[in-house]
Amino acid sequence: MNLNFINFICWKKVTTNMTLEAFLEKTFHFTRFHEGQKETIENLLRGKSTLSILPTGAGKSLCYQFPSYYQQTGQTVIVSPLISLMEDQVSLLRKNGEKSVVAINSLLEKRSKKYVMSRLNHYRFIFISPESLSQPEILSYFKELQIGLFVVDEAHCISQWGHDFRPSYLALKEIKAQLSHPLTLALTATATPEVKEDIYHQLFDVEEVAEVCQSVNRENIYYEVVETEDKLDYLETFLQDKKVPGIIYFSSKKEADRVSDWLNARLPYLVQSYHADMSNDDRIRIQEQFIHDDIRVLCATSAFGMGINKGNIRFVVHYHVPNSLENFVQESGRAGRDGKQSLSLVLYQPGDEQIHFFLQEQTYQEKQDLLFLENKSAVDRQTFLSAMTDSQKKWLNQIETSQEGWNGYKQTLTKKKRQQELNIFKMMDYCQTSACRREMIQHYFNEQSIKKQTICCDNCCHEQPDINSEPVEEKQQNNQLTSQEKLEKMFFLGI
DNA sequence: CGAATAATTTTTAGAAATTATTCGGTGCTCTAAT
Repeated sequence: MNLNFINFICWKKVTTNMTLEAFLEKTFHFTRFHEGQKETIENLLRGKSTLSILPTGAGKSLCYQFPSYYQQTGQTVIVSPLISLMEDQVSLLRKNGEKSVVAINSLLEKRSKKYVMSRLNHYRFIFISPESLSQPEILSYFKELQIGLFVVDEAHCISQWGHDFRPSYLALKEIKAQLSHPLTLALTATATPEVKEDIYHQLFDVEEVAEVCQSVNRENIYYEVVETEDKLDYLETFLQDKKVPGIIYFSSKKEADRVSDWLNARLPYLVQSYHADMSNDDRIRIQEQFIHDDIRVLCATSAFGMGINKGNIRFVVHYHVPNSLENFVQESGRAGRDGKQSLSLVLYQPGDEQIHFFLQEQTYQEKQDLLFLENKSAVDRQTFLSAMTDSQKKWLNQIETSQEGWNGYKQTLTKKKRQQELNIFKMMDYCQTSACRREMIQHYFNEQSIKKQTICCDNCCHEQPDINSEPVEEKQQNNQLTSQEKLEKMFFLGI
């Protein structure tokens, strides 16, 4: 018996007469929309694919949840870059009473996966990674669905990761075509003109697109750059009197560990490092303790941050410069989500940017080396497989399954290299400029700077704002610990 | 490319100075051996 047939849900267009606001109140219990939400939703309801650039914390998930309930035209597929993000969204939706939600990823056991796939048309919201969705077998199930909305969350990943780190992001174009070009929503917090171009090219090739764009300006963040010989010393002084949570970003895992240990031995509160070498369990635990103010300061690499929902992060320090202004804005923007005065500090030493040139050159070489296989037959390529790096295998696979093939690969190869170099130079400009840093960020994102702020950046006013006014509740046991007690405490927390 | 560490030499019997070496970011998924 075909169970699929019996359980098939008919996604018939049901439009309510209610105003959007009334529906928002009734279904989501919010009294008003955040900026950008309504516009995005209106576009989607009109059947127009949309790129929405909304600042973090502006409620991006409402943008795809709302249309699903308001106008039931089909299922919603959400492409998400991280398993942890998917799981967060799923549990949030379940908490709000939505039962037909699922995340398809490697956490799903083989048997449950089989079950889920067999009744895929039951789910209102389906979360999936680009890697899973690229698999022909999985995609074939999605072809049978009635997709009302295709969402790409954190869409800047297309531009940032698609070309080297996670080539599956480049497959989304083909995937959309195979799903008969569903209505699409791309969501991100930051997008430079170049990133937008990438998103348009990889996601919106054939359709008309609306754009909803909110300012990148974060009025409550003070921007500062300090050039110092002794970063550790400066950092210690800076942190000494801070009674508020913060993140320190590093461009190497070892450094993050080293400085974390060093600070822990000197500061009267818990500091912890966070990077990709840690087990998943540790990462989840540390994240939770940070969110609950058990750990006050995190020493992290770029692995930390995406999807983090903590309002009271008061400062973000960059111990090393990031590799682009865009990443800098993403990372520093994690400060002050609650709207209260916060601070971004970059500790810059000329030469710090070299690691990024190095890493960039390394991946470029690896990509360049792959061109050797361009004119080889498929059989010949197999013989070289063992000599290839994992990345190269992925790139080759992407080339072979994409319409654009080698030509597309070659075209973007040098273009991307040039772009990334410019990104690093732009970041150096930010560090070295004597003009307003806030204005520079806005211009970089193609925005007009609106008005001068009283609390702006170190080039506009020299007074560091007070970010200490709302100290986190002193946890008795964390206050003034000896290093021995600290070790015990950390052991207790399972770090 | 450059910072941190390891290894060697220099200087004088443990330690300082010089030179050589190593390492460097982001995540998904699947598979095979315990």
